Amino acid sequence: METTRGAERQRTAAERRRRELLEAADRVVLRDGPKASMNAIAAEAGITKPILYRHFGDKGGLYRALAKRHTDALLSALRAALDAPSERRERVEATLDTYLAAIEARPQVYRFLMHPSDDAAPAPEQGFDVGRHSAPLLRRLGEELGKVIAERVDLGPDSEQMARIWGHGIVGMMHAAGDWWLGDRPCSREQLVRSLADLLWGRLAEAGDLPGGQGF
Amino acid sequence: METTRGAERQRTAAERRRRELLEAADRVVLRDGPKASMNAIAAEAGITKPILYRHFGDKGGLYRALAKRHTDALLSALRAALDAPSERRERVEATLDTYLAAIEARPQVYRFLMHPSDDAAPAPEQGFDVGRHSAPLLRRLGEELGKVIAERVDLGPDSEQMARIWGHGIVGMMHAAGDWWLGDRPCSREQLVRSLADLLWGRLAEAGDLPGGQGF
DNA sequence: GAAAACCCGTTACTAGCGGTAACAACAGTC
DNA sequence: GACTGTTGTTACCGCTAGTAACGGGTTTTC
Repeated sequence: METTRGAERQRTAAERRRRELLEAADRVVLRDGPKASMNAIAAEAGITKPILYRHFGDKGGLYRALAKRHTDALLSALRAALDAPSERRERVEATLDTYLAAIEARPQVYRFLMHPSDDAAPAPEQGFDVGRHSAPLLRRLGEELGKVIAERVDLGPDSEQMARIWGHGIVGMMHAAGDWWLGDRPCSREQLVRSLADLLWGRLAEAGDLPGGQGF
Repeated sequence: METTRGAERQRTAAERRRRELLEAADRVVLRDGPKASMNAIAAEAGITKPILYRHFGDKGGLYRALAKRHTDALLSALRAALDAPSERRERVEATLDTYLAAIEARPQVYRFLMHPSDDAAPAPEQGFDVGRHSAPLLRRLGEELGKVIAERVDLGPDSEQMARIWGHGIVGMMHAAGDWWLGDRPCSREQLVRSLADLLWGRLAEAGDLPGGQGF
């Protein structure tokens, strides 16, 4: 066989293999949570560790590849909810509900995405690296939402900056509330969605003080 | 010496030792971040591992004790800002600013508090444990803020539930925005505080659509 | 067809982690 | 003096992430 076709075939074969490995890793993470070991993943895929390392470099690489798949999927679902042709409040509620439904349906995946143990922190020399520890998913969602807000909402001067801040803030609100809700299940999903939307809808500003308290 | 006084002295000695160990651990965590090893901590304290384990049980125990100290300190600072005698909006801004100033001043500590690796997950038998992975600090702050809101703000029926939801949501907003800000430093602290307060103050509800977009 | 190049896969290893067992030395109590 | 409890040690276990070195099978090249 001449060069080009052979190389082509090999490349597609490698890609298929890579997909298979990712699916095996997915199964293990779904079963063992975020502390799935490379050994376990290799065993699930029916092979041994060095192959994993040849394909993904290190554990961080595998986890990043895995996270990207799920993040992309979630993000596209959220975009759909965000683009629905209805009123703003309805779209906000739909987006919140989509996110919460996703983490409710596959909590192990969600947990893995949010808590990728410690990876890709290759010794910060000596200067403070300081931040950059939050889950990539959160950052991506925040940036994405910030863009959407900047595109669609009129926030006056400094709109760009404020839109980004709001994007990250709203995503954080959604995430923290969802995480707490997922653990304690203190109420129905509908109620959670409505309460959060109410918060975003300015009910904190409108609410009156309770008697006896000093206000808030 | 009779029994009681001897036991007393030993107890206080043990407590002092414990404090010393925690301070050593603090230094190491401050230097090495959240992945400080038990060996390193023991070395910093001038002793060896088994002593640490006798005092704190396991790594999770040490980390929990360490986290409690910092969490208590941060929480009391936040409570002070939350109890200041001024208008609600001012108090909200002061609280946000207190939190952001704290994480800005000691990012390594903050990082440790928010990202305690994986601890205290003692094999959840077989049922989904599902949640409970978020940092204890976030949970505590959320609960605390929820209580304050429930005490002071009139939210109509279902007030209790909604106050807790808002507590966790607002804390999550603060955390995510703060984390992103700490990494990228896209604006001043004042601006961040004002923007987040604006978000809580209902500006999302009030803002008009931008021309060309389909609203948000 | 033979040889060189290239993967896929293995076994066997390192270094470091959290955690523990077993033992040594010192204190105060009876 | 014997007993008990605490403080400390060394030496180990099982695990992890990651790597070096080697074998066999295909494909390309001469």
